[in-house]
Amino acid sequence: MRGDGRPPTIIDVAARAGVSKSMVSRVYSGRGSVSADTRSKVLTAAAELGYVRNAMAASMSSTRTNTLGVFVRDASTPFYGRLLVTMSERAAEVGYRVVVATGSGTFDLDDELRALDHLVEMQVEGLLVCSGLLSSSDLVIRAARTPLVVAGRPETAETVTSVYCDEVHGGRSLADHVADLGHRRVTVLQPGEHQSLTMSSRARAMADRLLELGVTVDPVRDVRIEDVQGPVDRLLESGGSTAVMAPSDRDALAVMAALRRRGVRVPEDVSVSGYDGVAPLDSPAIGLTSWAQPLREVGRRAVDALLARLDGGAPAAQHQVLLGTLQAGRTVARVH
Amino acid sequence: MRGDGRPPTIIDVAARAGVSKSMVSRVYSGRGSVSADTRSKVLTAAAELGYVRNAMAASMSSTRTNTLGVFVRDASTPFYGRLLVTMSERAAEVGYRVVVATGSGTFDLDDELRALDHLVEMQVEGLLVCSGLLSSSDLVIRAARTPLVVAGRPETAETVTSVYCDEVHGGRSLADHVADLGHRRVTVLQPGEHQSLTMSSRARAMADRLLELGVTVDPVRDVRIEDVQGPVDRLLESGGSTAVMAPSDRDALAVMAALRRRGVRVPEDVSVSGYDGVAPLDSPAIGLTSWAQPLREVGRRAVDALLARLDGGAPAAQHQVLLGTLQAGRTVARVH
DNA sequence: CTGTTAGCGCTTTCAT
DNA sequence: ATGAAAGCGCTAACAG
Repeated sequence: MRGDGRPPTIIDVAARAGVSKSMVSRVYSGRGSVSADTRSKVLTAAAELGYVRNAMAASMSSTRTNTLGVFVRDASTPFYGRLLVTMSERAAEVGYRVVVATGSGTFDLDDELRALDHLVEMQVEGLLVCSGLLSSSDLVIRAARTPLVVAGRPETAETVTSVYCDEVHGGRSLADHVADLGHRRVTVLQPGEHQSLTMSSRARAMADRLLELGVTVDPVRDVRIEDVQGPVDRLLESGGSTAVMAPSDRDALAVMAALRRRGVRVPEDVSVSGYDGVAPLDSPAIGLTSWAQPLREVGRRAVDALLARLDGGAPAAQHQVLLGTLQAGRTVARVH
Repeated sequence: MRGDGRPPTIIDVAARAGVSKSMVSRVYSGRGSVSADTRSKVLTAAAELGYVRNAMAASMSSTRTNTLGVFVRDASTPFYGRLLVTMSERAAEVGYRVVVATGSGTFDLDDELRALDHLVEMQVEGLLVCSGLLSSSDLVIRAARTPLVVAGRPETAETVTSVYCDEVHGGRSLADHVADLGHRRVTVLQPGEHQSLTMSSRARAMADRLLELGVTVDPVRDVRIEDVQGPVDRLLESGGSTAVMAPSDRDALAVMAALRRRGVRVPEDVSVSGYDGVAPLDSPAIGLTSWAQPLREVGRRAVDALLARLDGGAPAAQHQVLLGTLQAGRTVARVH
């Protein structure tokens, strides 16, 4: 500490070590050459003073921050949480720091954009965006300034690199599974695009595939997870569907809860399927029939794609599409 | 952009708007007064140039970053994810930015300390730490330099402020519930302190309380969630316990999965209880008997406690203990 | 309300 | 291998 109580700077360390501040800088940045003697004098002085490097000042003058910005829509959900952690790990492996911005269910579009801009203001060298809400055009604008990779959701804009799971393949495959087990009339929960781009497209794929297979579809549009009891009640009254396909595991659980409240057994009376296959809802104790997304792979690849743009000049934007796998559980049963 | 391709600065904006760079600074920082005319000239020039404020430079000269650092052990788990999001929301409400560092199951102690130090180097004004792993003494050292609040786990050090749930109360209450339902012999999964401070103390509280009530306890120490099948098998062979108390909901699910693999029904044959009560495992569709921690309250209060230390000088370190509530589900049944 | 002048703490040439 | 000096982009007094 200096007399004034503010934290010590390299100047203080230099004075105490009896060297110039340049030497202190070299010791901490690892650039240039420093004699063993000087190095140890600096380190001792720093330790005695309790010196901590000021990362902002450092990156200000070097104009490099060595930092990646990650934005996830809602880190409290297993899906985004997993993505966030995988990305952090990968970034750490390759020597980058990460600053994270996360919203929550309560964040609206403007809030998300503001959070994204904060990240840019913090001089992150690249941006990893995970949100089913942000529109493509909003991203294109920011991608022009900062290298940006979208992860976990389909992205069509040419200039934006992305890594995501094939929602159509997943939705169709899961629909195949349900149809294979003999269901001839199925309720499909279909969120709107404004709620989630990924969920709406996978749900549409489910419905489309079922129709192709000659299965009758009872679509329920724009349901919010809190209001799932109503549609479920109606389903039971009309009494047609033998299965409900939900656009996520969380929604599937909500449906199961609503069914149980009405005394309906799963899967004996009605089958239910989910989507995501992420811990902890993938537990065999629950046995949810679902579609597992390879989130770890998505996270890793997204980081790697971003680094490729950073290090190796500017490779053209690319779109990596990954496939998931069927998680056949106990909640979708064969119809007799 | 300037000729050299680097992003524009306030100087470029000032030149284009025909004012001094101070005016640009004032417009963006909101300090000092600016005429409507100047403001609009600046804003137009900035927009034309695609100017983005450099937050690092700004906080360098103001020596205020307006940023809080949050460290969570593993954001991919609902527990820490929820805490992280609540804190972010609260910080945003009160006008602070947040930079997050998260590890994962693979982070060891050194990794966590390094991540924590990164946050300090980034000049966060305060630190919110959520980890059952970091030792008290490691935190005390850092708390001397940066205001620090520990959230979500008991903290005894006098100099560190903390907000957490009463693990002993929770563990005992849950044990009461199990005993009330007639269980006279119970298996308790007890992780070691090195695995998690919170889980080990709540599990010990469960066991202690059961013993007080004259219930026979079969303790299983230091189990890792991956190896839960062994203890479960042994329990079934000895055939004594009518219930298993797990130290977390996730562990409870693992136990249920292991039981199911052996063809044992829950709760008809064996009862199982968890701990945490956090979404999505709190779904009525699962019906897990658990102890719900008021995580949102913990997160909010932790932020507020930190702000109190920041704004209002240096109030003495305080420890806020919150109580949870019993989540009576269907996985613990009455014994006849 | 506006411009001028110093820095914030660190990294870099460029000398030595 | 080391030091001196010139900024990085912005804010903060201080004068007008």
